[in-house]
Amino acid sequence: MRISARTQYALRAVAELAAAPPGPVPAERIATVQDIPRRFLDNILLQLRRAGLIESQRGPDGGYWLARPAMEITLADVILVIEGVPPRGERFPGAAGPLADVWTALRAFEDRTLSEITLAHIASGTLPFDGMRHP
Amino acid sequence: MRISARTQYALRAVAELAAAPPGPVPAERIATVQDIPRRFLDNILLQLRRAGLIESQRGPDGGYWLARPAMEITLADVILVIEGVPPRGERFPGAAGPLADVWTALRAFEDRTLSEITLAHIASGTLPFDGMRHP
DNA sequence: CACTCAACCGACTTATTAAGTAGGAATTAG
DNA sequence: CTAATTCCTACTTAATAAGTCGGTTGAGTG
Repeated sequence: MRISARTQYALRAVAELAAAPPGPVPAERIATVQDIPRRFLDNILLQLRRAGLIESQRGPDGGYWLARPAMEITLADVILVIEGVPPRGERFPGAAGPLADVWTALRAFEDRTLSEITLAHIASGTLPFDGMRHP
Repeated sequence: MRISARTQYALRAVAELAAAPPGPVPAERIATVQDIPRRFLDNILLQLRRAGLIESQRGPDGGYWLARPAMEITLADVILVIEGVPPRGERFPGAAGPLADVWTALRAFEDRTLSEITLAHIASGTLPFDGMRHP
């Protein structure tokens, strides 16, 4: 479950947008409250906007806001934009073959979980699980 | 679910040991069948031995073998040796707080799964799950 | 219009980690 | 003694991540 700083920042930024009252939020504010290097954040927000996840407005009282309701944006959506498609699982020779199935299963679970949790869940602090059962 | 080449190699190497008949397996053979750079493998096997996961013997007919029965070595054991303790989850400011809980939950599931699967499972190709249910 | 605020943009630099290599010394069997 | 094989530290190179720079463009305000 390795997660890059860039991805973390992206998630924290959109979480902030999800929690903010309607209207543009300037990058400066996000950078301050989430303690993210300003220039780096610019960069990330740009990527999110190009992907259509957020929208923006320039000038005084400009800023960023979510392109869709927070309930309709999942963590997986954000991660996909930042990290791109995950590398395909390979096959292993000899006795190691079944290892691939383990990675596949773990990744599937992870994907499913991240696709269920929305920005609304994060912003409201009510996650859609109470614990985790095992297969 | 990022997994380094080093860790993959380590797992594949011990899987090979688990599948081999009793007795020492030379690094050269593991490197060949698993297609792992020889010198790099040496390095990794050394680390595994120091951690007490495998044992070794030098000289002609020397090689490596598992220090315990394959049924008693989990994937988590191997990964822990190679990657060390995972970084502690931080807390996030503002609206992003609950994100930490998501990572924690995902990591917990991953840990539990990797602690259930042993080298015997891998070597025999019979994994202890049939699919994965969700919380 | 002039001014200011804030997003926009690509390229660039630096830091960190991962991956792999080198050159031998030590041990064991025959 | 010789050959096989592990053992060990340190080094080099490659890749990726993290963060920076210098400016441009557009929107609102007096």
